[in-house]
Amino acid sequence: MKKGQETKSRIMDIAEAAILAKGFGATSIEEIIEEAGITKSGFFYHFSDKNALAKALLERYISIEDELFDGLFDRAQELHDDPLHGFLIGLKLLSELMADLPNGHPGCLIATYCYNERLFDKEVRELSQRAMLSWRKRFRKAFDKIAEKYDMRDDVDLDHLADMVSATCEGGIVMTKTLRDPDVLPQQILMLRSYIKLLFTERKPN
Amino acid sequence: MKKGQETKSRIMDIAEAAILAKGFGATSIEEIIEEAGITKSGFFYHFSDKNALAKALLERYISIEDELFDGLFDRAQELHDDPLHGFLIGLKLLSELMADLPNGHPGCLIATYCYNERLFDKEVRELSQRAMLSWRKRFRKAFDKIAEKYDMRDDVDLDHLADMVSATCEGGIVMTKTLRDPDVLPQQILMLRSYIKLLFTERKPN
DNA sequence: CGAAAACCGCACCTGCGGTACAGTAAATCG
DNA sequence: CGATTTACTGTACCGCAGGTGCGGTTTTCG
Repeated sequence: MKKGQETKSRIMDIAEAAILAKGFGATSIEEIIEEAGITKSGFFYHFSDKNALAKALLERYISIEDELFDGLFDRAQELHDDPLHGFLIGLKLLSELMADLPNGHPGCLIATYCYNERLFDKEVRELSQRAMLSWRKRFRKAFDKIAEKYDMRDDVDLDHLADMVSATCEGGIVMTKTLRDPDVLPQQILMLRSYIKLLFTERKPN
Repeated sequence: MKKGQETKSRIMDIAEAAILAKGFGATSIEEIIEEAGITKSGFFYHFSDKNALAKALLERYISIEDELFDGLFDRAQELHDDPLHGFLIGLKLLSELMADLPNGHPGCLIATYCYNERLFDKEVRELSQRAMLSWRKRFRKAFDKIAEKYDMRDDVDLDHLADMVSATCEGGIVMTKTLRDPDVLPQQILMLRSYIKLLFTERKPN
């Protein structure tokens, strides 16, 4: 009852690394099973087809990412009472985390799937969509708290600002991968931080 | 000497649309030739293999994108003498252009290739890299001009700021495609615009 | 010990990328 | 106009990957 899950997650580890490194289409089942030391039958015992593997990977990826964001920004808020400064610390921590990845961020599974759309079924696409919307909601909540206390120098929609966090990460990852420069993603996160720092300003007494 | 080029570019049109819609791996040569009304032999007469098609598509994509940026920001600068306000107008125009795309931005070929890495050879990857670097250079030049005249509220690296333009577009495209919401990309471009507006401020006399 | 769970082995089918090569229609140029 | 490229068509074939089917075997756990 346990060895099965172990093998399954080993397959998923190998598959995720391969898919992020060279794309979904370029990752063959054969090379996965070879590295995992199992047979084709063994693979299809765990996953009905390649799409099922993709879905399992995405679900795991999203939950790990959620936990990461939760932990990071929760810890940041503990370091500073103020919602704005807490969030800024969170972004700093995020940037440092990304900078510590030895070969740069390996890639975002959601973006991988987004650029391989029709290889997947409706379920996988809706999963991606829901994850993006949940991130919007998450950061929107943080910005709502900040906006309660601070004035804004520019009248921007807080949903768009929340999306900017995801967009910055996604854009930074694409650039980091394309340029083969691990620094770009952390830099871009700090640029976002700079914007948020400038955008919110002490409330003026009226 | 002309009909050949015509067929070739028709193949490329069909291929580009298909690749952006469903990824490179999911786009078969067979469906391309079917839609183009030619045979497999005809396809391989124009392109030695799938990688050659990818390379040709990328080259065309980059040059079109370059022309687009050139035209757009040149025109914007004509509308306003000031480098900052000219650039802000350029971003506004870019946002409007993206908003006018009926089904949202179809996707960036460079990002597509970045998430399908090993499907392509070194040449294609270097082409992507050079394009990204040229965009950095392009926007860096614009920001240099702005920085000559304006103070900055936050001391950020102008290369990172230049990269932010590309990153915003890439991130916005990923989000627009994932959420199936054409508005996200133009919104994110306007967020970038808001940042640049806040970042640069009238030079104080010393 | 016995029954699931977790595989292995093998055969086989399909579709796709790609090759090879001979033949042909159409455009172009002297 | 005639000859030569250019731009294809048609056919046959190869190898690989995804995927199916199913019978057999080992491992694990209650």
